[in-house]
Amino acid sequence: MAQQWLDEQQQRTWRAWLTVAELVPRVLDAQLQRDAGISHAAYVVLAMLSEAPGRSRRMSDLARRANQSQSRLSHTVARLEDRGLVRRERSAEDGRGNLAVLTDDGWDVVRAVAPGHVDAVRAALFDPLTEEQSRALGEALEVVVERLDPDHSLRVEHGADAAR
Amino acid sequence: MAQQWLDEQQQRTWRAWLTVAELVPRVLDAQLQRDAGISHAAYVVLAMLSEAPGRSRRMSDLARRANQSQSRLSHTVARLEDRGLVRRERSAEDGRGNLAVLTDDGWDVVRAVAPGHVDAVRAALFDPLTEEQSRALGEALEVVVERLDPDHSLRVEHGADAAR
DNA sequence: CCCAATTGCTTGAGACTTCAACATCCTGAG
DNA sequence: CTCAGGATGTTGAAGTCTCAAGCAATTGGG
Repeated sequence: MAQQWLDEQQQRTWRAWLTVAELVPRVLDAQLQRDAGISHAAYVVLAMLSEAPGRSRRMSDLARRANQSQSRLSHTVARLEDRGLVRRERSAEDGRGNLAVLTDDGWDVVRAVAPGHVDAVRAALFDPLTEEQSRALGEALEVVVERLDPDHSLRVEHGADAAR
Repeated sequence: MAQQWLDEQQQRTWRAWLTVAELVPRVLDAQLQRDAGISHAAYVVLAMLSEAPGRSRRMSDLARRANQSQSRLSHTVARLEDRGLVRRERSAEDGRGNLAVLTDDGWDVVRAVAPGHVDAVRAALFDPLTEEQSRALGEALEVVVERLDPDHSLRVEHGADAAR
């Protein structure tokens, strides 16, 4: 509860945060939509798969890494599956589990669009910053992540059902 | 287009950004939804109106300040109007213009929910940071804003139709 | 004065996200 | 072995955002 309001400096930071948090996704979505017809959330999923062993991951693992709820990921993957970029397989070890697998078409899309995406990220976020500012930004963000998600579990749903 | 990839430090910063950009809105939306049944985007609109002279602003002005496209703001205000928190008036000087006006009910909602919202913002973003980190974060974000939106006009639609 | 271009805003459709309910499979206590 | 409870995913509906199209008012060049 502490003090009631933000101080002057915090207010400026907060407004800048709101603006950047609104603008950056817009810029990236626009680039990805134009170049590959996919959303940023979908791109992150494809990118995570492209880095994974066997180009595949369990849905829950993928959801955690892509910062998406399981439900959202399920829909996202369903759309990617419709477009033939991803395929789903039931897990062998655990019959509940589902594996998302990047198809060859999906791989091609990632390869084709990644460089432009990286350029867009750099242009939007890193180019304006000095080395020192970039480092400081990273440090601050990592501290915040640590607070918001202490055990790096990002359990989005079913999470902490204490009060009820 | 310069180097192809992000360096090690930039990658970490970028991943932290993605996580924070996903988690912070989730936390704030949850708090506002619970306490007032409104989204964060809607809260920002109400807050902007509550600070405005006459508790009212032109739609386009409001859209700019709330970092929303005109279309999105139009939908947002329509929903707020349905709930009786905002009222719309045609502008006197410019017959095209529309004025969004905060109603008494809307004012009450802002008053009631603002303290808890500020607490949530502080808890999520500022509490984990030292004074110095907070200042550095603000500086970095402001530099990025300056790049993304040089003339502070945030013209979201009709924007820069050079390439076509 | 006149109308074509521009500005301000709204609308509807489609894409995406959230939320709650559900189905399925696994695990472990008895 | 059995079944209750937990874990993993999916689904459908409702809410929200984006995009393109459209309407109404204003402006400026002829």
